[in-house]
Amino acid sequence: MESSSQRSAAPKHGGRPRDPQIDAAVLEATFAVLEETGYAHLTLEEIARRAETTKPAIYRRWPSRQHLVLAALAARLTAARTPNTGCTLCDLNEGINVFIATFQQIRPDVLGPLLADCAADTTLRGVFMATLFDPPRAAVATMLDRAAARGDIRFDIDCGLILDMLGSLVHYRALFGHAPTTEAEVERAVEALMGGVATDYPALLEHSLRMAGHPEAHAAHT
Amino acid sequence: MESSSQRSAAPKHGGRPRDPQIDAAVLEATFAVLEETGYAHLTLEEIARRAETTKPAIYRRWPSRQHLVLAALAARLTAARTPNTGCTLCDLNEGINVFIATFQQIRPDVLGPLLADCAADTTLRGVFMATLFDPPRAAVATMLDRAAARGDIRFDIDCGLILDMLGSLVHYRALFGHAPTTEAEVERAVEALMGGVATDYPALLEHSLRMAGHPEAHAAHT
Amino acid sequence: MESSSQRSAAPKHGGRPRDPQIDAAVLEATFAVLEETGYAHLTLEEIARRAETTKPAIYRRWPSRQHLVLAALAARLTAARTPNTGCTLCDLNEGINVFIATFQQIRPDVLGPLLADCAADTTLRGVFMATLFDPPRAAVATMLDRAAARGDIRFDIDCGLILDMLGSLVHYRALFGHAPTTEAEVERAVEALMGGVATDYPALLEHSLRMAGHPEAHAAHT
Amino acid sequence: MESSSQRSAAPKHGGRPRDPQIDAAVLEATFAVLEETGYAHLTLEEIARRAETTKPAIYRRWPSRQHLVLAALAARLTAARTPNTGCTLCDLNEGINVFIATFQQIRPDVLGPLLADCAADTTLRGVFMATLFDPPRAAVATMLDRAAARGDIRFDIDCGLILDMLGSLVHYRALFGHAPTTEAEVERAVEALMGGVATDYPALLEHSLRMAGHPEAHAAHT
DNA sequence: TGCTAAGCGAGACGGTACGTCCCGTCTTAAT
DNA sequence: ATTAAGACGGGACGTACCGTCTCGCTTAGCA
Repeated sequence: MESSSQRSAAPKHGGRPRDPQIDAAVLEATFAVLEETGYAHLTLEEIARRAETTKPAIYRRWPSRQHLVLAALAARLTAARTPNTGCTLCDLNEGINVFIATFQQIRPDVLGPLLADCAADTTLRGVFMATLFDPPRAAVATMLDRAAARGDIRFDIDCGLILDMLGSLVHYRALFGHAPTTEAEVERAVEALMGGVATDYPALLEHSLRMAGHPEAHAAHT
Repeated sequence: MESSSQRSAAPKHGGRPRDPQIDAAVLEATFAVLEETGYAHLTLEEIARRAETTKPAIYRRWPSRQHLVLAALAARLTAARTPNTGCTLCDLNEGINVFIATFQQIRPDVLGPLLADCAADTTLRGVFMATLFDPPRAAVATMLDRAAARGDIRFDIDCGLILDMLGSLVHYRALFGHAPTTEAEVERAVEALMGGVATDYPALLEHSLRMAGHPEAHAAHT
Repeated sequence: MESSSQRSAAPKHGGRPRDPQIDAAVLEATFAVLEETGYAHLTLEEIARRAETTKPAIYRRWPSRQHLVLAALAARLTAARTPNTGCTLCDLNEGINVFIATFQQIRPDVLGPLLADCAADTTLRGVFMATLFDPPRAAVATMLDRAAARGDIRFDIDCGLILDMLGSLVHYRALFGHAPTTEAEVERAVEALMGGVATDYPALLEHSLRMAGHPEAHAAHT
Repeated sequence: MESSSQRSAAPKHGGRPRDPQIDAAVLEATFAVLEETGYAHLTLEEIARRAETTKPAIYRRWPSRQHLVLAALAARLTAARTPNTGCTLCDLNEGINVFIATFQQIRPDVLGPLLADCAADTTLRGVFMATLFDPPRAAVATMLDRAAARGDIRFDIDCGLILDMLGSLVHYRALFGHAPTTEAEVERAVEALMGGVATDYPALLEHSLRMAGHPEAHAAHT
């Protein structure tokens, strides 16, 4: 939520206020170092050097390197949008592409170790989930729920599983970094899945093709 | 392939042979430390101490900590089997369960950083792929190819994408460690996917149910 | 001058103060290891182990093993006294015995390598000279100057050469470690030298013998 | 005596003969490395590299690095001469100059550590004494004995002490490396000492001055 | 308005683990 | 039998970086 910090306890009596320029400089430096040297060789001393500040100033703001990295990533991520055009296939395709775009902003060798560090730190894990994991996932979940409400998905299907199968594909590519998942592949993946779980896949497909002729409809979001 | 080392060039004049007990002791110690303290706090000095040897002896065998970890994991993994019962659904279900079992032998906070480190080291990536990634994936790929040859999968479907969608689900669970993927979930995932890509899914399902009455058939592998 | 360190420039902003217990513990451990295993097998790791600290803490205080050894020796050496009884021969004899005593506190196999290392490090050499070499030498030089001022030494004699001839004898024994130079030998060496350079050696000798009856006079120092 | 090795046990049965070129190449390489990098940073691997051979080949010939260094030094030292002109002062002056020349061929930072290592290795010490220490010292001792036999030195004087006082001066300069001891300084040192121990120093001096007019006499040696 | 104390930038600290150099020894193949 | 050659097991090195502590200055709110 907040741009910088985990601290919440209200200071009783004033004291010197925190310099907000340092927050910004540190986040920027962190992102720059991440881009250049990756997560493994990330050094707080280097970050402090670039941000022209000191390690304690950083530790005062974020409880660990992991939290700092997470904050630096979050500060750069574009907010996930939730397309809502009424066309299930269109929404899913675009939604997943946005999902993918989110994670393509992060170097693949950053996500892995960060994720691993979450296993040892419950707090960090919570922040990670709330910051990086849930938002794009929630967007897709919303779209699936809408599709189910519309009756486009069979009643006996567990939407959570579908969600995971789509989400996992994204993470898979982000983590293994094989190659950027193309829009065409996303389309085929959605097709394959929906072919198995839709109540009437041919109808969805036809609807989607009709929509393609009216691209202005794609601007609708929620 | 080999249990210990990267060396392959034929030495001209021999020299003192490597003590194989050290190879074994180091791999064992590495695995033990991984289990106890995880990847992040893995220390070569601790491994050397446990294996009752020294750091140079380790560096002589593996070019980096990552290679060592990979070797230690590989030494413990059970070989992937490729079920071949003629029943597409049965094979896929069992194949994916074996796939999952493979990665459940590895702590989730080990796979992530290891994977991330692969991004920066092409050689390591090659070893990782050849050791951990490809074998179980190849098993599933084989099963999909057989199904396609049998005509169970539509001709216009890219088996590679199906493979990735199944594989990604496994990795997703292994990496994020949400929860162990149950056999029932695997079954539903296969059902959802095959429902979209099979030429005649109901027939496959019926076949599979008939097979369930003859469990001895499941022993057939390739 | 200072017991521990080379730092002199006034720090702008302080920082955490150095733990003086570590200084003491390291010096003590260094001296102990020197006594037990000699200079050649002196190990910073062993010193750190004994002092219950770490190598970086040592390197922060002394720029090299040599400086550390020098500091450890200096911390144990008794200050050189400068006898001043008015009796040239008595003073010289006692002065040189003190000189010798200084270097007998140091293992012969420590001085040699330390000295040798000075050749490659100007700073170290300066510290060595100021710490071990000059003080006892200055004491003898003072005595020779007094003798010359009294007219006990011929005007055409270079006191520096006499000083070196006496000093060299001491170092010679200290370095080669033949045998401890006895007081009788010192006396004969002084006799031989002064016989050649004194204006009136027999008078000096007679004076010295008269003094021998009044040992309380020997307490006079400067 | 022998150019290469300490080994004495005669090989019972033939076997492959030792390559004498390696002996020479190693000694030469050792001397070169000594000159360039000093004793402290002397590395057997570097020597082996330069001599285009291997470490075991070196260890087969010399039992330790110290022995090797000693052999390398000995191979380069010029033999000490013993002047015998009948002129005590002349002989001493020249003898000591030769003494000095011997040690000026050795870097000051080589002698010290080598000497120190002798303390821990009796065999090495013996070789050191027999190779470097005794020969020039014996030359001066011979000259002093001749002088005593001639009656030039007082009967109550311990020639050993005089010898040590002259020798120590040389070592002192060689080890501390203040400055090269000049011939003039040697002359004054001899003058100071002999002034105290000669039976009739003025006569010796006069004799020496007369000899100076007949330089050809200086060619006489024993 | 002045005092006081919390919070700040800054820098050095004690300490862990690193990756490497070099040691002295052992094994193999050739002579 | 003994060599030349090369790799080995291992000890210690000097360094990078960690996370923490102490300092002196700054600033807000209470008196």
